[in-house]
Amino acid sequence: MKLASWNVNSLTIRLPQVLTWLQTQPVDALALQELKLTDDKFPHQEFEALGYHSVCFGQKTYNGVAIVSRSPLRDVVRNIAGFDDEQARVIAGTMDTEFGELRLINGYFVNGNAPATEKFEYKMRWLSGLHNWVRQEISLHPRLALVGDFNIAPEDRDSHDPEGLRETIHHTTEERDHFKALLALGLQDAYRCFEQADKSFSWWDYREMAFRRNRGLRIDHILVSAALRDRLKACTIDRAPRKNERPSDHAPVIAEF
DNA sequence: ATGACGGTGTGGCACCGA
Repeated sequence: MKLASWNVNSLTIRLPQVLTWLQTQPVDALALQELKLTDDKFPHQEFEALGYHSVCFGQKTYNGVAIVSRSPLRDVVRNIAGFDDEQARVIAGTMDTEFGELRLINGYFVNGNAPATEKFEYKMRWLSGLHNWVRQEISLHPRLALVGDFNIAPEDRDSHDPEGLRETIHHTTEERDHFKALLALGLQDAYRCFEQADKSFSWWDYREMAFRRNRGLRIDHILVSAALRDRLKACTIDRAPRKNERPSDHAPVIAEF
């Protein structure tokens, strides 16, 4: 069973790439972020033609998340329960797998702009709200995965320039403490459950040939509960779509169980 | 370096992302 997460930076622009990718990487579930479209524009039929169900939580221009899956999702929740949010950033659902029910939470975490800004404060509140809700979700669903664009580089090795970018956005102690707090709920960073190459990243700036120079960040993550960790066989980042013409700035992360 | 690139919505640019 394969599960993937991909920030596509506009599904309108990226749909052909996503469909092509699904045919070469036929994952069982794909969590998408930054759709930048409203629910009425979501291409359910195109995914259905490839044998996928889909649930969407979109909004105009910014944000927007969806889950595309081989088996239909039930108990779908949009946004964080108990946290009032104007922005469409979370969609969760339960799916059947060969090893039983899996609760999948897909998030497009707040960017936060820069420390000591209003957006950063929103990011901190959002992360606290997520933490409180995920704690409840884990108690209800032993097999749980929290995936998405976290907009946090958890450790120095997850950044191309940890010294130069110290305490800047994605690298602050506050953000990393929030990430650790999520792990403390009983989740593990699937990517770090395996030996990985140095300078493994999931996002590269469009500017200054950052991808070619591998100046990136690892900010897209798949966190798994203990029961799922027992089933986890591999976790990889697929850099191939970042080499496409007009790519997303993010690459998909894939976990195999 | 108030930069760069790319998407959206709008409108001849501004805003946002990371």
